[in-house]
Amino acid sequence: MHEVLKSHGCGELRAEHAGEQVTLAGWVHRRRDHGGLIFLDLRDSTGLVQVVFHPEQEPAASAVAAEVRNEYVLGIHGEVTARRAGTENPELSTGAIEVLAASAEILNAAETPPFPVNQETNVDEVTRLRYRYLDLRRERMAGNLRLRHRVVKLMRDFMDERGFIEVETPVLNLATPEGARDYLVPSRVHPGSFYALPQSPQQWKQLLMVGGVDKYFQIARCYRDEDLRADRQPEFTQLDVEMAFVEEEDILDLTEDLYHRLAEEVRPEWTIPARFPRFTFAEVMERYGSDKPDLRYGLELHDLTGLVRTAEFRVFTQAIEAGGRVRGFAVPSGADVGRRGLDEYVELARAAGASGIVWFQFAGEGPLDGLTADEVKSPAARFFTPEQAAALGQACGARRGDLLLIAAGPDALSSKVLDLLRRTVAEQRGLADPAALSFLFVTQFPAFEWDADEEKWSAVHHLFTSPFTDDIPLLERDPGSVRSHAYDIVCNGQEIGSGSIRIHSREVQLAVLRTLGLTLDEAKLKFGHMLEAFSYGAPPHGGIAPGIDRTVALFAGERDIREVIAFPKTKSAGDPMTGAPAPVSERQLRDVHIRLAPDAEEALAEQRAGAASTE
RNA sequence: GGCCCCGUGGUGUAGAGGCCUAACACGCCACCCUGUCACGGUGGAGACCGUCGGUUCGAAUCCGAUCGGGGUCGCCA
Repeated sequence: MHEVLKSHGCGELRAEHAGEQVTLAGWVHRRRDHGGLIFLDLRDSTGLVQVVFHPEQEPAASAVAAEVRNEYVLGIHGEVTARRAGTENPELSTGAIEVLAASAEILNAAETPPFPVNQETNVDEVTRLRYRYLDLRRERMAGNLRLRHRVVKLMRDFMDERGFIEVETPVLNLATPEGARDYLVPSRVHPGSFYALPQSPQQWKQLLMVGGVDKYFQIARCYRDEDLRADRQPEFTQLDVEMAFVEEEDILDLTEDLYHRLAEEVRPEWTIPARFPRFTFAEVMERYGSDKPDLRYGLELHDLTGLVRTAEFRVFTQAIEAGGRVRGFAVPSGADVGRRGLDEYVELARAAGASGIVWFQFAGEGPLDGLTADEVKSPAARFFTPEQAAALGQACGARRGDLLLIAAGPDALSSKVLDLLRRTVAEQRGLADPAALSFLFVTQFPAFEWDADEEKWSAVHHLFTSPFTDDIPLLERDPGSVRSHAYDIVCNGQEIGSGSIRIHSREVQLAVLRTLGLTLDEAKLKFGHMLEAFSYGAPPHGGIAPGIDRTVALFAGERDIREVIAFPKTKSAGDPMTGAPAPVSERQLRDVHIRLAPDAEEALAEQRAGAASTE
């Protein structure tokens, strides 16, 4: 015999339901016992509703309510009534009504939860992860999961409307030599051989293009065995997109349309650029020192090399003689930063590898004209006349009352340092509007970068990325200056996704592989299937892969993608709830032809000893 | 892998060598309270301060190691 457990969602009830008999079920959010009269807030996925128990009218139900504790699972039956005048709760969507309980049944008792489920207090993240199922009941996570669902649904709908079809690709793959470290899966059937989990479905989607699926997408799980960050998990999800017969602009336009749609539907009250600005890699590096600049604030970088070339200041002149430049930016109203704050900036720069930074503070207010010596504060003040100092400030757009931060050295270093300072200053001063989505595209990434450790060229994006046609002759002579049709979508200082136009010619692909130091034989061994596929009529194609975790975090206003993932892992890639990863039995190892190395055995022995001593 | 930060009752914090046989709030337990909605009142239980070792007459407080967590750089085609 099956009774109906629910006729409505708790959060769905409104004044119009008054008079209806309803059956509700959910968790006890909070209980208020007035010594007879009991109020319960009952919670399910739809929200909260207040249930009232009158001991005189329904003694049996009231007895159940008296017994109940927070997080008990409770079913009730009763009548929806308008609240008596003056007791409505405008804070609650169901606050105009309440349910008079006629009967109640404890569907399941619950232990006192290890942290409050009914309030948004800060709880240690490990504890939250250990009891993630409880954390998911809380407002923040419940809301984030729903938002994530909406975003993913909108993505699917959007792609479908544009004629894309979703195709699944294998999770067990051939390991690839380039790129991130693979997660490996040993083969039982093929002793000594391994599958690799996909870092992305890159090769599959290109093969789909050759296969005539000219508009493909997939909500794809990707795996990379690298160190984690707030915006990096060992497994993450991408909206993987690829299309044939397109050029770079087509992909960028599509991506821009998608994000406009998402923002419109999910965060209509936030600001988003009507057109996403497009910068070349060289341009953003020059203006922001970063390939993923946060455009919600200014603090743009300026080249001061010409102004300081003749100064007596060795720190600058030596850097210039060594082929470097002097660059800096102005912090509006930064003259208020005290000695400690300035020292902190210098420390940051040192930690980033620079020998330091030079700062100038300008006293007063208004333009810098007629600056006097005692209005300039700087450790390098004696090397510059007030006029020279003012010129530096003006070059950065500074006024009196501002601070100037200047770094000297090779571009790579000064970019890194100034980017770090720019982000730090913006963070400290709250310059970024939390209700703004400052999207932009970065294009024309270099195709290759020199890997000093391996002493070889490596692909900046990946080795299927199409070089600029004009730059193909440079593949042999000067790989470092080859531009590629690779692009990123960036928002609020984060790389949201990247993509490229791919190589569809076997010859160009072979040339790129050569640049990367792969012989024809090696290339055939590792990418033979790709080269072969390209020889059967590969269409011109390209794609992009926006990160879904980062996208949802952005729309959720979360800075950590763990907050938008139901069951994320810790920084050490572990799961505090299940205990994964964990040792497996000898038998399981034997099945897959694996024997542990001495250091692994040692680590396990120590782990066991540690576990024993704490018991 | 480098550097930095954190680790005190169930939760969040206070405590910065003896005043701590550890304090506060929430939670929990009991009793009281019939219109609350972070209900209210009274009383109570609950941590030896992540772990190990050291300094000291004396350590939650200092030092070292270790474990766990986080941030950041490297790394992340």
